[in-house]
Amino acid sequence: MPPIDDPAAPAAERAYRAVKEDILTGAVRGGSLLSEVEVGAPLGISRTPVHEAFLRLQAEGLLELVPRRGAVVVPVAPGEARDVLEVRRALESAAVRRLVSPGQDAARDRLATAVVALLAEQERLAAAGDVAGFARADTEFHATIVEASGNAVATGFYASLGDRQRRMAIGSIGAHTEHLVVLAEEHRSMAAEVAACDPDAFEASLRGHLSRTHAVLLGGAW
Amino acid sequence: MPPIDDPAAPAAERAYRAVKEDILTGAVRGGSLLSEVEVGAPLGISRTPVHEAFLRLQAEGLLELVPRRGAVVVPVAPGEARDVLEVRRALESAAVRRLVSPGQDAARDRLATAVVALLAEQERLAAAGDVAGFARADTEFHATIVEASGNAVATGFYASLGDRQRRMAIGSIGAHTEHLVVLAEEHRSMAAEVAACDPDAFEASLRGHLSRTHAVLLGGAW
DNA sequence: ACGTACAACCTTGCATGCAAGGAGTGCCAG
DNA sequence: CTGGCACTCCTTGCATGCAAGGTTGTACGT
Repeated sequence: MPPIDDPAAPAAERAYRAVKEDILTGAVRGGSLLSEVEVGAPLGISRTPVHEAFLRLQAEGLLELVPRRGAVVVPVAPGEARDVLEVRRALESAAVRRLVSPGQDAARDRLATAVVALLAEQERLAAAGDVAGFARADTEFHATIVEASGNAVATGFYASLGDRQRRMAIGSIGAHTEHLVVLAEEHRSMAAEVAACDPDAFEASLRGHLSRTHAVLLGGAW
Repeated sequence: MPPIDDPAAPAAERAYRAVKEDILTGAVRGGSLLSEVEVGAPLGISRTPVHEAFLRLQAEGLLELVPRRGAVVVPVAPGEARDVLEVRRALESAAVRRLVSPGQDAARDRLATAVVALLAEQERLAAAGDVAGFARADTEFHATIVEASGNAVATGFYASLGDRQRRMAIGSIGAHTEHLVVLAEEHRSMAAEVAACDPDAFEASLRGHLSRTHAVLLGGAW
């Protein structure tokens, strides 16, 4: 996670991070119309780097640039949560299937080592009822699995999904803290299933786990 | 597929398409260093829109901008073909699993209607031995399945995979034309498996089919 | 009162100017 | 002949100027 406000970063990068942060945290609503000068002025940068930032965000699907009007923040689509969850499940299952394939013992070992610290951290956050912190740790846990598979394409896609999901979680933080420990336990189980080379069990666990994570962190029904 | 040379398109868009085309077709090699003026001059546009095009291509993973040096065309990574195939399989399987889920009859019907023309076209191209044309039709066939699922996130990712795959196919066009009819037959089988709501059969077919497609269109071993 | 036309403003798209930072080259000393 | 150094050129990063297009508000006519 890059620092949001890094004075040493180039102006275009600062504009990109600032606008993205505003969109992901919900500081600007879907449908809002952003102007380049309006964004650049508070940052003390001119229109050019802001324009470049808008282009990057358009490529990520967060903005839509309408010529000579401005940039509209694309609203989260109605079924987007389902879409994201479905793709997450597909990518993560595929990652585990590669991890349990022959010759991936080293990658599996590295993953097993990495998750030890992550699981401990999660259980701490769950016990403390830190929903926002747990959400971050949850994202990191799942991303670590995909990264461990060594599939660079999948890893890149998965990072983009994390952004989208973060955006969907707006306003639903703070509820159901009592369920966090359950999610943490499920993480531990799934890590064990990877270590045991049981992709079917992992996929079955993942299916329910993602639904429950969605319910707790994104405000759906348990 | 947008027209590559559209004089009415804005300069930034023209630069984007031109450079992307050059990268995807292999006109510029991986590792090449592109300069903004060098790209803009033949198109009669200045550095600014070219710079914007570079940023978009960097977001897509096709370029890497190194400050005050230029833009290097990122070479295709060693295991990229495998990575792309794996993600394609994951996304496409997930799409079919949604398509066969309850309440998706209308989407399945639309897909069935759409593939009729695609299959006929493919068989024509296969018979004619038009490898490049078949490659396009193949991409469209698979993309149509993902689109039919209605998962916008997956559809976007899948389009990006098509670009990457197109790039990997450089230089391998023209071989094994006799196998095209087999690939076309497999498409027909897989379409039938979707219509029959048999996702397991589809996934099994897809696994072998993608490997064979890779072999024929991308120059791997059959 | 309502519809229409005009005009002013605000927006981006692009070109250009300026400055900063490396990389490569040529020269000089040993 | 070789190693080190300074210089020059080429590159991008960003600001700004200008023009084109769209939207909105207003005033006028009916």
